[in-house]
Amino acid sequence: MDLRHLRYFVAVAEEGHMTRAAAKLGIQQPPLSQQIKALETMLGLPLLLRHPKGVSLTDGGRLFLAEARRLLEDVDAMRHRMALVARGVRGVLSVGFTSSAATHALTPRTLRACRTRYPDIELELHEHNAAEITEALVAGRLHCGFLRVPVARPPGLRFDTLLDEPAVLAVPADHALGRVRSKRTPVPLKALHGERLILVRRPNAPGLYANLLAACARAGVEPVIVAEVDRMVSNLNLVASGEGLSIVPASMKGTHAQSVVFRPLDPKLKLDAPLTLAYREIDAATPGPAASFIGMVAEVAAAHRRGEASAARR
Amino acid sequence: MDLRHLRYFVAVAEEGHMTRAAAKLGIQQPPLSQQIKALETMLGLPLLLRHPKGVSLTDGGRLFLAEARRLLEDVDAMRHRMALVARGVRGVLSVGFTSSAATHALTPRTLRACRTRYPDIELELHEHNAAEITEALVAGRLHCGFLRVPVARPPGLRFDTLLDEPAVLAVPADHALGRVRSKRTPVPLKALHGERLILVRRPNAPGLYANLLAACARAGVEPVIVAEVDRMVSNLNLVASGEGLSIVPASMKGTHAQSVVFRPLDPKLKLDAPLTLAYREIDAATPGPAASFIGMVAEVAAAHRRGEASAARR
DNA sequence: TAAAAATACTCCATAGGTATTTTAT
DNA sequence: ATAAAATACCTATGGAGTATTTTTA
Repeated sequence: MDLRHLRYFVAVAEEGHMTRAAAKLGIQQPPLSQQIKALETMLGLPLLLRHPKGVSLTDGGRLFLAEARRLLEDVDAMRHRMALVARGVRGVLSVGFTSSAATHALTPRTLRACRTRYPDIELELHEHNAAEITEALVAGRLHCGFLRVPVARPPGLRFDTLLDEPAVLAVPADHALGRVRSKRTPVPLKALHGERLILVRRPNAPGLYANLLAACARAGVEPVIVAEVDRMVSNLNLVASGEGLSIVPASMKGTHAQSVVFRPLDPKLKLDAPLTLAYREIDAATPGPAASFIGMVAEVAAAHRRGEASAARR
Repeated sequence: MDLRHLRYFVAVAEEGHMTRAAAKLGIQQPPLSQQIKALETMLGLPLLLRHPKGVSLTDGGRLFLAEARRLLEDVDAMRHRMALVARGVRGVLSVGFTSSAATHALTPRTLRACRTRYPDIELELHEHNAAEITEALVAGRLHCGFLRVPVARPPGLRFDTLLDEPAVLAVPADHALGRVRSKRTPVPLKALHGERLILVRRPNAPGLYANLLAACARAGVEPVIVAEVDRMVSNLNLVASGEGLSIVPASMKGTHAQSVVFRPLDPKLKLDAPLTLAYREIDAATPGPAASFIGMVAEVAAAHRRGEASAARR
């Protein structure tokens, strides 16, 4: 049985007339008669009563008509849904983000924009560290990931910088580096020598920490690593309790404002913690929900940068 | 798009391998590749990722697989339902019955048996007079009708006598014909001369009344028609109130037992009120719910007759 | 390099077209 | 007698087969 049989039968049932139905279908009457007969043979019951001027439905034909109509409507609805997928406005999208990327206002803003603009895209959100996100993108378990500094750049993945953001030093409020006249004054790298440092556990460590440690090694500065945590938000907790210093993206300044002081680092070190969108190159090139999302993120990030720039001018 | 495309795609998705899927489908690999490609072109999005040792699904392919599976299952379910219709165990059956046929125990017993034996046959019950049932059968609005004596026998219809049953005279309890020693003694036709008679309105009149009037005319007996009612149960009400006499099927003896006396008529008159099943010849010949029902009614009626015969022997 | 899929082409089954007959009123 | 469907037969589209090339890990 083919969909053709259903379409032909529905046409005949609606016209009550083989010849007219054939014309409506754009074929001749004999092949239509043959297809209907073949359908009746397949089903094992007559669908039509043949009269001298037209046909009418048998009881079985009436039942079959309802079934056939429903089925053809289902097929059309399915094709429509798949057309939405092809246009990239429907589908399931798995998005991962690190805890530090989640603290930046741009991340939730992007997800909100996606739900508004593409209500038929179902977002599946997962919080992971940067290494897991990268691995999941390669394995195809994620479509996109929000992270800070990439830990690795496997082939086939793209890492778009959405927003440049300086890394800042987080010091306990009662620490010497925190009790200064102007907290706007950059802290030189050598000030970290011998200081207790908290960072994110190595295998998952974002590039931000790798960059800092590399800069220290070059300058002969040797901080003491006193703790390794799993998530970037955790080390602020430790800084707040006076365990040691850490560096975090500037946008995390809001948290622990009473017990933690945030100070800029030497700009020459170029210790940035940009917000990054990671995705597969092929997904950006293939029309679909992922491509729609990637394009939209770029737009929202550009609008965000313009908003920050104009706020800075004021 | 054809069901073939769906079947092929599901096979490929399940095997994850074009060549193996082709073997499973009983075709070669190239035509399968072509059909899948045609499907992707129709839908406007890639469904498969081609790898060196097999294929995997794209996001769109995963969505389409779910849709395709559901649709193919729907088609199978529909074919199964239509097979039930073809076997005559599923469908909608419109059954008409006259009020007098409904009073006979065999009618409800038959309908109950149908619901038990064919739970997927949906019965639509309609009460009409005999003329309406006959007309509705011809017009195709009814499949079967239970009635007493046919009023007309249009070509194409069959009238099966399910049960022979004598007609009896119904007289008011205080009437001369009712106050006799033995109520088992037949009433001769000439006793009706000059009597007040109640019958069912002519255009709808069952043959029972036509036969009685014809017999009277032949014998020169002239009753007086004092009332014409629409339904046979109504004339018993009038007899009970003393308006006049009437004849009814013997199985109606139970009603109005206090105020109405039932007496047999002269058996030579052959005034019978058989229970009759009416249906289209073609329905009995075409496999389907109607044919199943007609066959079942014959069985139930035969069982009923055997039951009556053995009860009479006791 | 070796597998699997894609391509190029050929073939044939069958949907569809043409001509005619049958059917039912 | 007439309109419509069925039948018979032919045509041709396109699905399937065969041989080969391309792809990619």
